[in-house]
Amino acid sequence: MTTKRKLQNQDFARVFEDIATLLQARGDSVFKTRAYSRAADAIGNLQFDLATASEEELRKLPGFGDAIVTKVQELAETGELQFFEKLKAEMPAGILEITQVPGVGPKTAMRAAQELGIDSREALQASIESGEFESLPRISNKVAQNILRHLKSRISQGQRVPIGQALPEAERVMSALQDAVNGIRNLTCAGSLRRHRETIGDIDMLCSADDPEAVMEAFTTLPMVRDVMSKGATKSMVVMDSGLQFDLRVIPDEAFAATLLYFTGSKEHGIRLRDRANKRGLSLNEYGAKNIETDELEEFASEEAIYERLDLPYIPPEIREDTGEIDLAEQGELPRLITAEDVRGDLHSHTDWTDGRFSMEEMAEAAKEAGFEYLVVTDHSKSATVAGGLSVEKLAEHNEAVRELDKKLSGIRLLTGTEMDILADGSMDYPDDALAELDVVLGSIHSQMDQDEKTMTARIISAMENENLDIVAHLTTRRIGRRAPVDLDFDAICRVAVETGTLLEINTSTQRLDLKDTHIRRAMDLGVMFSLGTDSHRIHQFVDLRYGIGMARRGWCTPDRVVNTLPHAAFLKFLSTPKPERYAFMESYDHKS
DNA sequence: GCCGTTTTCGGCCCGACTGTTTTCAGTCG
Repeated sequence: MTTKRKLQNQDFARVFEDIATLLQARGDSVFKTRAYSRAADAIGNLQFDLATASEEELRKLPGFGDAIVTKVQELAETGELQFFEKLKAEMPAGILEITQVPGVGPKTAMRAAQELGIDSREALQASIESGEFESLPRISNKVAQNILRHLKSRISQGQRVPIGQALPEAERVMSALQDAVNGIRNLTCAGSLRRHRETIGDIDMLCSADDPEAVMEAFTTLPMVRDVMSKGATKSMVVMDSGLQFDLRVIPDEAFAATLLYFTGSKEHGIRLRDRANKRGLSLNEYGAKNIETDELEEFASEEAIYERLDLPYIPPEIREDTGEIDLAEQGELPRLITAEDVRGDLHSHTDWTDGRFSMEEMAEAAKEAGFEYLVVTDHSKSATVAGGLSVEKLAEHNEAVRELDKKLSGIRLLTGTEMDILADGSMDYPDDALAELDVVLGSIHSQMDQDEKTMTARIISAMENENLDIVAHLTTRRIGRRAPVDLDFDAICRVAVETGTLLEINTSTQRLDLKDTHIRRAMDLGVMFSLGTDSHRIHQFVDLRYGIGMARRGWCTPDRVVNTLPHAAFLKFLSTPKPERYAFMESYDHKS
């Protein structure tokens, strides 16, 4: 028997976004459509499940009034929304499908459907190819061909790629652009990439230059460019051979800070800032702040200066999501977010003893090279048969090998460990006496991932209650875009983590990023402490720490809550502290020294 | 549809680009 799957937040967001599209197509008030659209955006940043939220929690959300709250409740309870179903039934079919094509908005889609009966991407393509599409008002051959190009290259809006793919790609493009043209300054990424979101829609790049047109020419003719969508004097859009869309703007030096702030977003954060500017008699735009009375433009040398003008301290890009950062900044209570420099050791790594690809020595050298002072070698446990998990005997040999190598190496210290399977019933994959031998025990879910929420939660809690289990690794087991997270009661697990002195891992592997930002933020509120682990299987993966740092910062994580910000000696002290007293140890530790 | 040191009605963030148009609609970020 299959049970109805609980709606995820993104399911709610999709429904509200679709409602906004349909209302817009129908010609409803732009303010009404914007209200639905804003609700959809807000849902993306929530730290709790909408499906199980109380009415009180819903009411507190900005932009959630009577209409939206009752719709959320109906969706959560029945899995359907009558209002939405009725709306879809009234409107021509295919509107939602063809508005996914870039250049086709709700208005165009509506006319195409009503006047030409276009109800799918295929019908749209056929209509353009036959020339019929150009009979619509305001649609010339040029417009039609532009849409056709997007259709053929199968580019869709809203298709996002993991940051682990987008960031290296952006760095390659920036490097190629630097090489291709002289006199380029301040080349940088803005948008969701700068905010370190886990997935990226398109990549916004900004720069200054003496000769903007030369930069535009160089950008649109880079070898990796597949398609030029638009090319202007100071702004161009292209699609790279990877399928990723890149926008580049050239900006005068004096407007750079304002533009960077503007295009870093988020949209919601920007709206709040402009609202704040208005109350100070200023109109904030991408060039600076215009005095509303005199029309005089005030320019800024840095983002810091703009925030200061709005009586705020600097707000880091990762938390510019309008989830309370502006109010807290106003009170001068923004936390000092963790940075990569704070992290001293890596607590999760694999070698060719199990499913890693490199020897213990190669991994240790690579970790040292990446700047770590210590490394825990955590190969798999015996039940992880596909990964070549170690038997109890092999584990003892593994420990010996780690200790031997630790004596031999300089510049990095090694610690023994395991990434041990938490078995289906919550029991350990090694006997307690074997676990007690190890410096660090990670516990992971690698099997039976389809257990229901109650069973899975009990399984993890049972494991956390074992005094030898130090850290729960990649709690939800999700793989971005490939495997959904397991069902679990996150709050309950956080509470037991605090009670038992168990750490939750922030796994920085680009395929996982688990915990994710909203989990971290919630866990921070509940008092949880963390470890950061790269889960490196190869020597080049230690640098993936930066993705986990991005997630941690997005979750408002501070260095005093992450155990591997401790220097080696203090970390050993932490490990020798009885598990129930470890949170207290972290709280009393002087993190400034 | 939401919201309130403009508070229960009347507003609602800001601008660029594109292409089609003689002043603007649509799309996008």
